[in-house]
Amino acid sequence: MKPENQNFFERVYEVARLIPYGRVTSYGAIAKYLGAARSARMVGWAMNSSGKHEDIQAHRVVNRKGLLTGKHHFQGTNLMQQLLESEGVEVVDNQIQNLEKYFWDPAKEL
DNA sequence: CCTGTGACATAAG
DNA sequence: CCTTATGCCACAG
Repeated sequence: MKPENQNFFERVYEVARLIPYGRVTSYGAIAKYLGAARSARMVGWAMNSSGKHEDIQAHRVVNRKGLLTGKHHFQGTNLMQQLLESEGVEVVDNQIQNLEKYFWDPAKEL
């Protein structure tokens, strides 16, 4: 069979696309789902290359605290927050409120 | 092969 | 909760 997406990056992108509307997840959760729980940093780095993958919902991926750490990599300053709020996620000071309520764990849901 | 790097995570103080 | 330090690991050059 074809190697499909053995590339770590490709896997990250795929999971990112699977994030449901109005939900968020953490880099560590994705990394864990990919079998590389200690490669959470790679997940974020992979997103950095997501420029070729426009379908990726990078704004739904945050760090463990629910903090929009990657928002600095977005176009605007508050674009990421706007997108999340638009989906019904309460975001204050670049941090998601009631994170547990919106959190979506791929390893758990999938 | 070796070095640098990075949108994190965890531990320690 | 804060800051600081360390680990971690896949990829680029």
